[in-house]
Amino acid sequence: MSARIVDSASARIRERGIESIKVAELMKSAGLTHGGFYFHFKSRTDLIDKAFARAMEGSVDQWQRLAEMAGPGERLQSIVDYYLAEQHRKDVAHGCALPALSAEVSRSSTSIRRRFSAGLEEMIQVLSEDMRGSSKKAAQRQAIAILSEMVGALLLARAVDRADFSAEILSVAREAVLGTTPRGQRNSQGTTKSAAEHRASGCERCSET
Amino acid sequence: MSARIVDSASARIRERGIESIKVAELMKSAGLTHGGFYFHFKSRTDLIDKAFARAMEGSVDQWQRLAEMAGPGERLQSIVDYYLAEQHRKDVAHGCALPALSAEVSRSSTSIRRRFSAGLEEMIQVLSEDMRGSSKKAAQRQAIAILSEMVGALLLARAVDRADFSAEILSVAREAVLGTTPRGQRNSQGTTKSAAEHRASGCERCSET
DNA sequence: TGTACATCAGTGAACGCGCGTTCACTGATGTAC
DNA sequence: TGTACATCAGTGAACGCGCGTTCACTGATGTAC
Repeated sequence: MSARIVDSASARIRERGIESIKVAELMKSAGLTHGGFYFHFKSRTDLIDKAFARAMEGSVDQWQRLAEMAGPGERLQSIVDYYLAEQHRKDVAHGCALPALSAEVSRSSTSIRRRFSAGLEEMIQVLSEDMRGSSKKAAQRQAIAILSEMVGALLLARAVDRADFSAEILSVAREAVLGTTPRGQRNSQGTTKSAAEHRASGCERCSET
Repeated sequence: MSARIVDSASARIRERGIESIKVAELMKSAGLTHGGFYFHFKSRTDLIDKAFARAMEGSVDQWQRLAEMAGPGERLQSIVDYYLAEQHRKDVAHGCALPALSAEVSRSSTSIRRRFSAGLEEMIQVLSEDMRGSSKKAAQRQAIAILSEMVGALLLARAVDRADFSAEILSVAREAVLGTTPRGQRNSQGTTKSAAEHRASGCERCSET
């Protein structure tokens, strides 16, 4: 039960921000009354720490799963396909913690910032294992550049108020990260485009909320 | 006086988030009592809209000033020197609204999202005028890629808990955006490095809060 | 197999505090005549 | 030049509500003997 509350809170903070956590509301959504909250957690801050940790864990795990599923040399492609997709843009609650929470992290407790940094370093590590750079350091730097591009693009794509603008930002970032890829001529799987991928590629005629 | 309150609020939301605005506290910091607030603004939300608008205006203006000060062909360099610097990383309150507020914008009112999008488009426009791309569209796409990289890098550099890690992220992003620039061999002005630039370039021996 | 007691996982009322908003009031400055 | 009145730019007390936290109490399940 305690794990269920943490899971629910970890989705909530990504979707609505760390300060959006309300004890009573959270307990109600778990089918409980608020009084019992303090049986599971020391305080609201204690829960927030755990929820944040879970959100970072989930993001790193997802990242590692994608890397492992793809063979070496295809990790970047696999991660980018997930990361810079309309699906991920829309599902903030279950998506990567980096674009959703970084700004708040920079004003949070040292325990949260420490956890954030550790998770970020793991992601860089996973990505850099796929880079053919002259040295390990060079590979890491390449990974940092790619990660920054992806985080920035997803962040902006989510904030913007028009779906075609969002799609264009994601499309540009995919191109920038994977190398020059003329739009509408290839896709990641070598298969036909799905409707979602079509929209994601920035077709101006298709505009939605 | 009303303008002073908006300025102060626009710095505050960048530094501590939109929801950090407290009517009484804000008025006190302007040397007034909270009762008079409603003489200047319809409501707290009204002030927030105006403070956000000011923050976006300020960011776009700064961007344009840097572009105009530099000659054509040197705009990118000029903007990057400002954007990806330790100074900008630290001074969130007077810095670009994009990394500070994008995550919150994505859950804000349509009026705020509209203003955000308009400002973002202006920035892309200014940057794209300096790109030598085959077409206007290509130049814009290049500008979007560069902006995403810069926003993502600054965001991560601020969230991380070690100064040397921050510096490395900024250094990597500068390199990625300006083309391959071996560290410690050149700087933007062709002059000797300042202490700030030295730190910014990621020297592991210099670590600070 | 039954009895007594402890622990677990809650319930729901109450408390206190922060904060947005309202409101009656005030002193200074402008305007009409 | 003086008088009356309106408007501006506030003050500070009070109200109401949301929300984190506390607390006395409860029923179910486990354990000792």
